[in-house]
Amino acid sequence: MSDVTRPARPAGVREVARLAGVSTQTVSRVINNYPNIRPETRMRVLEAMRALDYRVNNAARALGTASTRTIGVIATDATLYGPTVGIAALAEAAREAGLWIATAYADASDPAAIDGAIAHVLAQGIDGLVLVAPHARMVAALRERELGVPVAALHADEGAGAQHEGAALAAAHLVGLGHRRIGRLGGPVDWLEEASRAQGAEAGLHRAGLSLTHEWRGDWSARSGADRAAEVAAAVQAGELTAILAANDQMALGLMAGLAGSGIRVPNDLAVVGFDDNPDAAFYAPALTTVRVDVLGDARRCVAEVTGGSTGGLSTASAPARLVIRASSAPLTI
Amino acid sequence: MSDVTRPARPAGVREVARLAGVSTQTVSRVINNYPNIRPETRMRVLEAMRALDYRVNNAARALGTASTRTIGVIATDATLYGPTVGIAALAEAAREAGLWIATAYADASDPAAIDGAIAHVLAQGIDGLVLVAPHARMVAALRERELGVPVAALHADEGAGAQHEGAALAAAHLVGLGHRRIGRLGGPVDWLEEASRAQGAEAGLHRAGLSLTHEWRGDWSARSGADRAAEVAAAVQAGELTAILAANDQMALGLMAGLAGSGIRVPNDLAVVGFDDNPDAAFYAPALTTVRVDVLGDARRCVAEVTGGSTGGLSTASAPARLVIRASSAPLTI
DNA sequence: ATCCCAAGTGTTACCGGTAACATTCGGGGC
DNA sequence: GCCCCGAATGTTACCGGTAACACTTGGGAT
Repeated sequence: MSDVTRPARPAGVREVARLAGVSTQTVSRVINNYPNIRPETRMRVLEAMRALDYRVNNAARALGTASTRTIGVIATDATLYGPTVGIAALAEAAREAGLWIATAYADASDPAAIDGAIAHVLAQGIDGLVLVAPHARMVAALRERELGVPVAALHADEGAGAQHEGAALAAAHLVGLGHRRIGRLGGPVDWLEEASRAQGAEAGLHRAGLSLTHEWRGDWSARSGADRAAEVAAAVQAGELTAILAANDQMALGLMAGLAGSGIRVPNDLAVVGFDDNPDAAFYAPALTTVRVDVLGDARRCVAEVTGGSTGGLSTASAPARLVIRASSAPLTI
Repeated sequence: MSDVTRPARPAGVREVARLAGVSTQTVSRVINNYPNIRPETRMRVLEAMRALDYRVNNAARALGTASTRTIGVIATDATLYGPTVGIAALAEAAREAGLWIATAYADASDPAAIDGAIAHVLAQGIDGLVLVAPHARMVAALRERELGVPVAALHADEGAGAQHEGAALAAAHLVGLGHRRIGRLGGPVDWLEEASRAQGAEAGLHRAGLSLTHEWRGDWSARSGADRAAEVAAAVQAGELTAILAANDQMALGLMAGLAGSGIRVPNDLAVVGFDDNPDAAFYAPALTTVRVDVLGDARRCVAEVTGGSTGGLSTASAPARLVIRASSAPLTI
């Protein structure tokens, strides 16, 4: 009667157990690679699993074990290059540690969306939570609320770490080229990455007895860089500025595009240094000098942090930030 | 003894029910917004939930209902612009439909990783599966394997649809500018998007009685575009080529960067059109003429497709592809 | 007054794994 | 031969929601 192409609920441990002639517990042991299973029994179970196209049901497993081997990732603004790379790096770092990530996207400016995203990942029964590209406020708010899981933030090495170091490196590079009037095109003030990069830049200049002559602010987008071009051009023409540190490559791109119309030549009239080493940066015109940081290293550290430091032997040391010198930065021409 | 800051397992429906003086079923009804609950009862339950910081456990819910209101997303190559935007659009489309996405990243060239990713999202108890930026092979393989859930692919509108239409639009634009010797810089042949864009370009030219004079192939990256620059320059210098359609903006960027060294001027000697309308494209030098497609619309259609078309009244009609004309394309100069 | 019905609420079993504990069995030491 | 032990496997209850069904109640229709 009703057996017309039965929808056939997927097979569970019980079906597998029956087919293999063992108990469900034994099936469970095979699934989880427990010792003390006779090889022959293991084989029979594996065969039954294959025959029934068995797949574990994570929901059931999570219910029993209270662990999902998954870490939640909350990302704000998934269309920017930085966050995107961060998510990919976290996914890779998690994979290395035998974990998965559950990502929720939320507009950083919408508290309700953020709450929803957090509720969502928490409802998954995650073992830890990592924030990508977060606002300083957000991290604080989350750390304070007792969520019951460890919380970490990617690139949140305030005052030190790879981002800070990289920005200092970029500043030192410009100083080494003879520049003394150096400005900065920063990202949104409330982003942790911006804080690290800003502090790093200041620190790098400070070591040479300098400080920033100008500071502009963008929103990470190329457009926001272009929007500052007129002001930057004016400063250059006034002889007040010979080099600029952009907080990311895309703003540097926009800035250079905006400058092209105003007769300012990069790098002759203005040296430009970006940040991120976006894969496109080598093909900007001129090719952009920029800073590459070890995002994967940072991601590994975050994963280790939220999983209680059990890195399984994996090193969580980040490679040092590296300056990638291209055509957009040149020695000061008198 | 052992009550030193008890770890305190999170509260469940039972605790909430006890505190509110109702049954667990009533709590469940409140959680799921069922009708026929006295407002006062609802309030009591909500208050208890708040007091206990209650959070639903999706694992338990999924176990009972066999539905997670989550769709799985398998993404290959999460660092490219196209896939990234696709994932973000799917997340948004899912959100609109009251769903979430579970994303798994896998290297497209590693079958084991793909299998793992699929197993992972299936283990989550997803209601549907969407592939982003997939190879044609992969979609076929997945459709054929009976996974028990509907499968869709973003941008898989082979032979028609927005991608096809957009590419045709770009071709028509070049033809309209007087170009007759038009080449193409394509993406990897086995990508569905490449197929759509390639077919669209051919179709657009065909309508004018033309066909491609050259076809180069890249891997979507700017570098791969730059790597073809020498050959493209030779074709231009030989008078065999006056315009080129790039399969994405980043390859167009690389191509233009590579051409800069060989004395070919864009758009005077060669008109270049990209695809995607990457937010950076307006700031390339020269600003890139490109095609914008409604990725969100496509994402909505995928979500509707895998959830049985129940769009909840949301239209799944995509906005038509749009040509964005900038400085990289100019009329043919005799 | 009686019946009926819908609104509002409670009871019970179950989803599919797994932890904890129980059990069987074969062999080595005495 | 007896005891003990570890290897291999089975039994049972439970994780936290929810579907299915049962049950009260109060008021309107008759």
